[in-house]
Formats: sequence, C-alpha cells, structure tokens
Amino acid sequence: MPREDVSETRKSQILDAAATVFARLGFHQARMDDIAAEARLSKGALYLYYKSKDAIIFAILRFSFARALQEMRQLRASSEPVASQLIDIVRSSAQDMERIPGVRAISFEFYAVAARQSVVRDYLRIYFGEFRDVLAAIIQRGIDSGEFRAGVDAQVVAMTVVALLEGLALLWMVDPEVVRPARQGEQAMRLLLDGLRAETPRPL
Amino acid sequence: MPREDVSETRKSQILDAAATVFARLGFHQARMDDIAAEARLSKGALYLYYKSKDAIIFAILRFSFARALQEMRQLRASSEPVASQLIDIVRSSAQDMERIPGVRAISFEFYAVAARQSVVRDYLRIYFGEFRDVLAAIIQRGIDSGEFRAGVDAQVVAMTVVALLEGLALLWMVDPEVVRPARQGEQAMRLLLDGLRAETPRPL
Amino acid sequence: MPREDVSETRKSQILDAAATVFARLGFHQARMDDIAAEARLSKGALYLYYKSKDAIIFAILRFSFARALQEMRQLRASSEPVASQLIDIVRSSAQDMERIPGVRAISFEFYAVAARQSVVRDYLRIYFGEFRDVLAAIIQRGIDSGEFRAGVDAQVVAMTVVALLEGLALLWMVDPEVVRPARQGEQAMRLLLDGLRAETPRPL
Amino acid sequence: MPREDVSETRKSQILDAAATVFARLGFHQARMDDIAAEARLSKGALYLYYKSKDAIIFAILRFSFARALQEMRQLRASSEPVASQLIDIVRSSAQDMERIPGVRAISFEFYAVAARQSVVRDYLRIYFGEFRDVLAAIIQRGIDSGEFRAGVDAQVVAMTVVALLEGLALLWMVDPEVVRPARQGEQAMRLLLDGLRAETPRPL
DNA sequence: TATGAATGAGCATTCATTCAT
DNA sequence: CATGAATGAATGCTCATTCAT
Repeated sequence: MPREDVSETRKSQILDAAATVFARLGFHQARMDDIAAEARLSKGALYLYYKSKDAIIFAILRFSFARALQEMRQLRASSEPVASQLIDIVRSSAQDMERIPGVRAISFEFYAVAARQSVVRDYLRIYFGEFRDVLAAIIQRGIDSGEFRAGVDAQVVAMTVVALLEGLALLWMVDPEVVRPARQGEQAMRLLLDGLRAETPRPL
Repeated sequence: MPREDVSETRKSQILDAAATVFARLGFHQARMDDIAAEARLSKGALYLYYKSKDAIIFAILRFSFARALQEMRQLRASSEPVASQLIDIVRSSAQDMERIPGVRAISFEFYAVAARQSVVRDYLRIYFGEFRDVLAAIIQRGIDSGEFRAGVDAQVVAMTVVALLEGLALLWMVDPEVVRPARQGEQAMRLLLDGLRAETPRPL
Repeated sequence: MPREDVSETRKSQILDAAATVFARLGFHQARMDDIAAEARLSKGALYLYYKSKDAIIFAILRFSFARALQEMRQLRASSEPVASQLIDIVRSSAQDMERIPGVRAISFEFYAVAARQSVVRDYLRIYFGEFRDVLAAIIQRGIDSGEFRAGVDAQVVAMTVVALLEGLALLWMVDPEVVRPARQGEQAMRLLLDGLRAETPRPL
Repeated sequence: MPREDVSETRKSQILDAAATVFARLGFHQARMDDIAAEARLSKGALYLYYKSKDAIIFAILRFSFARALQEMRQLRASSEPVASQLIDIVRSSAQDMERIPGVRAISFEFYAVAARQSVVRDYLRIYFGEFRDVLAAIIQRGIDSGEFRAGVDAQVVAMTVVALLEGLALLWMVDPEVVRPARQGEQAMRLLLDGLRAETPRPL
C-alpha cells in the first residue's frame, strides 16, 4: 500500500517558499531556516529534495526560465495586426510585472548573479535571445506586409523593445509611484511604431 | 609637525579597491580581506576610514551617484539641435558602459539591493528622476522649437530613453557578442526620433 | 496463524550488513542508510531490531566476542605435543586474519573505542584474558612435562604470544606486501620455543 | 616595531590541545570547540593556523611520526652488546608508553583510520618499516658477531620485536592492572634472545 | 596611523532517530 | 512487520569586526 508520491508536491512547495523568501530577503540574506519555515517543513526536508541552497536557486532559475519561454512561444501564434500585437505584448508584459512584484525582485538577484556566473548568464542569454527572436519575427511580418517601412532592422527593433521592457521594470522597482510600466510602456511603444511607419527617416 | 592628511587619499584608495573587488566578486562574495589586499592596506585600516563593509558599499553608492549626477548636469548646457543631442547622449552613455564593464556589474548589485532596501532605492530614485528630468527638459526644448510634434509627453519620452539605456546595459551584460549598446542604442534612438517628428501619430 | 519468527534472521542480517559496512567505512563514517542498504532493509527496520547505531556496534562486539571465546575454548581439548600445538595456534590465527581482512579493520575500530570506553575495554579484557589463560595452560603443560625448562612464567609467555599475534595483525594491515603473518608468525613462534627449551638461560 | 611571530607558538599550542582532546574523546567525538577551549583560543584562531580539523589530525600524525623517526635513529649509534641493547630498546619503549597513556590512545585512533585511509597507512608503513630496519641492523650485528646463531632472519626477528611491542601496548591499554609492558616485555625479549642464541634449533 | 592576530556569532549541511501509514 | 518521509539537534567552518601593540 504505497503512499502517494509527494515528491513533486514537496519540490514545488519548497520552490514556492524559497521564491517568496528570496524576494523578501535576497539570495544571500535568506536562510535555509527561513525557507523551511515558509514551506512549513523542517530544514532537513529541504535537503531531501534539493542538494543545497544553490540547487534551490538554480531550480528557481530553471523553472522561471522554462515558464517564461513557454509563455513567450504563445506569442508567435497570433495573427493580429502587427502594431497592435506589439502593443499588446508590451502592455501585458508590463501588467504582469506590476501584478507580481516578488518575481521582479528575484530577477534583479539573478541579474546580479549573472554578471559573475556564466551558467546563469547562459540561461538569460537564451531567454532574451528567444524573446528577441519572437519579437523580430513579428516585426519582420510588419515590414514584409508594408505596415513598417523597409530598411528597418527587425532584430534591432526587437532588442529595443526588450530593453525598453527591462528598463521599465527597473525604473518601476525604483520608483513605483511615478513609473507606470503598462501605461508608459504602451506610450513608448506607440512612439516607436510611429517611427517604424514613418515614410522617410529624416536626416538629423 | 602635523603629517599631511592622508585621510582622503586612503578613502578613495579603499573605494577604488572595493569597487574593483565588488565588480569581480559581488558584494557578498567579496571579503574585507580581498578589499584590503586590493587596496594594499591592512584590514584594520579599512575600519579606520569606514565603519563597516556596508559603509563602504554605501560610500561607493554615494560616490557613483554624485559623479553620475554631476556628469548628467553637464548635459543641460549644450545648445546642439535636440535630436543630435539626444543621439549623442545615448551613444556616449552606451560607449561608457562598454568601456568599463566593472561599473555595470556593480550596478546590477545595487539594483538587487535596491529591490529590498529603501535607502538604496532612494538614491536610485533620485538619480533616475534627475536623469529623466534632464532628458525631459531637452525633449521639451524640441517640442517647443517645433522639432518634435506637439502633444508628446516629454516625461514619458525621457523615461523611455532611460529605460532603453538600462535595458541595453542588461542585454549587453548577458550577451556581449550580440548586443552592441552604442550602435544599436543609436539606431533605437533614431527610430524614436522618427516617431517624435512624425506629423500625425496614426491610429492603430 | 503466526508467521514464522523472522526476528533472529533479521538480526543477523543486520549484523552482517553492519559488519561489512563498518569494515569498509569505520563506525563513524558508516551511515544507518548504508547499513540498511547493505542489509536490503529499510532504515526503519534497523530500529525494529536494534535500539540505536551504538546498539548495533555493541551487538557486533558481543557476537564477535562470543564466537572468539568459543573458538578459543576448542584449543584446550587438543593433546598434541605442546610446541606444535602452539605453532598451530599461531599459524591458524594468522591465517584467519589474512583470510578475512574486514574483521581486522573492525578490530582496530574497537581498539580505538576501547581506549575511551570502559564497556568495550571490559569485553576485550575478558577476551584477551581468556586467550592468555588458554595459552598459559598449554604452556604450563609444556613446563610440567619437561618440554620447556622450569622457571618459565607461563602467563608471560602467553602474553607474549598474544601480543605477537596482535602486533602482526597491525603490521600486516599497514604493510601487507611485506608482512606475512602466517609465515613470519610461525618463525617468531619457533624462536620463542627455542628460548623456552633452552637448558639454561644465559646471562647477558 | 613588529610583534614577535607567534605562529609557531600557536601551532604547537593547538597541536598540544588537540592531542589532549583527541586522547580523551577520539578524533570524531572531539569538537573544534573542545580543542579551542583546551588551547585557550577561539575557534576562529584554530582556522588561522590549520585549514580544517583533518589538517590538525594530519599535523599530529606528521609531528608524532617525525619525532618517532628521530628518536628511533638515535638507536643506531650504540655499540653496546647486542642482547642488552635490544633489551634496552624494548624496556624503554615500554616505559615510554606507560608514561604517557594519551599518546597511545591516539595511536589506536590512527590505526583505525589507517585501516581505511592509505595516506595514514603510508606514514605508518614508513615508520614501522624504519623501526624494523633499525632493529634488523642491530640483530644482524649480533649474527655477524656470533652472538646469535647463523641462519636467523634478522628481518623476521625485527618484525617480531616490533609486533611484540605494539601488541603489548594494546594489551596494556585493555588491562593495565595485569599487563606491565616494561617488565613483561623485557622477559619476552629475554626468551627471544635465548632462542636466538640456542646452538641448534631443535626440530619439533 | 597602521597592523594583523584574535574573536565569536552565524549558517549550511548532515544524519541518527521517529512515526504515520 | 516494514517503510521511508520527516525531524531537528549538532557541528565544522567563515568572516565582519575589534583591539593590543
């Protein structure tokens, strides 16, 4: 009469707790005791499911990464007009970040780690690369359809959009009273779209 | 026979060393021993000039902050055409970050800390606020002069430019082979400028 | 419908496994998990039969002790000539140790523990005491029969033989390429026998 | 005005303390706190001078080993009659062990470790090997001078003497009331000497 | 002013033991 | 009988900070 396998339950129970604690305290300041308490497990139990604190951090990285990639791939499907699709993407990304502030706090932890650890950097490189590719494909569709003027470099525009979103996340974390990612992100995107549509780019 | 005051010399000697070590190892992984060794001072000497490791971190924050603000205020002076001034700002910011990668690594450390410590966040808020204000003033000049179309929100555009620069810094750290802040930042800025000049923003 | 009592089976199953693991890893380095795995039982099962890890260690001590005493008492029976019986004893003891190296590894663990725990020391005291007594009886027979010269202290000779065997076990563990307990133990015993037979012990 | 270098002082202060604690509690049961307390230093100070607990254990091994080898080499010099020199060696070895019981307790710890760690075994191999060589040289001198009968294998006799001493140490640790290493070791050595001198080894 | 030896609080990790199933 | 998930006390080691010199 084998008991049901709680292994997966425990693992996500731990990751959830760890994410909460990491968001509050940061990777370093967070103690295994904090995570255990948050997960309502004993400290020893954490080690039944994860080899070390670092292993938990990496598991969170992998998990968030996988989910982010998955969400991103949903973007391809759409057959909306390109401009409004881009605005949707920016707006919903911005809304997501405004909705769950903890996630962003952890992102900044990861960015700090990435600056020194190539393993972490690798994950981010793939993530941002794929994000740019998805956007670039959409933008390219706009160019091909004549919605955007020819001569635009889709990759550069994609990079601009990603940078804009990440930059807004930072500014919002720093000054949430003033920075409103959804609203202002959308306005920024509209400006970019105006630039993309402009018949002739004028010289300086 | 008073010896000359080495106090200021020592302080910046320590801050330089600390910045180097923090860039390499991060705030947490960096040991007071590492900083002392890098500064060619004894560990005890660090405590003659700074009360604690955190005090050193804050001193770096204050110092970078002050210098960044100062550099920023130089921007006001210019009487260039607005568009080219904006491009200059983006390009030189991007070039700066490409020139001294260590500085950026420390920025990411600060951003991670800012997500949890309001004192740090306060500094960043002021910094980014001022940056936006400077840019907004320039942009407003463009609007007033008719170089940009009326109806544009200078603050939003300023925020967009700052977000773009910060986002590029992140993407560049993650993937320096592909992301070229100076070149691509300039292209992004030109797109934005095209949008700003567009006679009539078109509806979606 | 009483199931057959597996209790004794389990107990020796556990002791066998524990002995194997202890021989490989030592008392301290060996984990209850290791013993359970080796015994093909769950960790919990170990506690059904033994109260603690220490209890297992003591059970091994008691078991080895009982068997060793029993084997030893077989020695009394013989009616061989004394000299050859002594040589037989030394040779077969030495052969035993060469045959099962694990047993010796555990002995050294017990000796280390004995140096600090009187309970363990007590067992060893009885064991070595009895060993000496058995040998002393044999030797005394040699003295009484005139095979050995009078004036010899049977207890001292017995102690010498036991010390020799234990010493050889140590030297063999340390340098098995060079030390051959059976062969060299026999030669040592023959020398001793020559000394025992010598008409007159000569002054220095 | 540099302070005197306390490094060597501290190191031996720590080794002394550690030896005391190890003798009392064994390698495993001894805590770094115990050693620190015994050395009247903080736990941290131990780590200034030794990298780890194992490093302390090894340092004790190396130190004892070096001193034991050194003492042993003093034996070569003598030009006493061989028989009395051997008796002196046995007697003084036995007296040494009776004098400092702690040293022996640690030996048994090392023997237990040696059974599983070749690094430790290597030290002991060299030590016992050298001990045997020194004794063998002395015994060979006895053979060459005619003091002992020809046909004796000096190495085997040397091994016998070493085994005897180690065996006595064990028996003494186990039963110090009954076993008197110095006295009984000397008697055993005299028996061996009788055997060595015997004109003709008799057949069984 | 400067040193660096010393301190000790703090933390990740291990593992014997328990107990619900 | 048997299991193995869960517990939590125990401990080696680190490192910011202090202070005698």
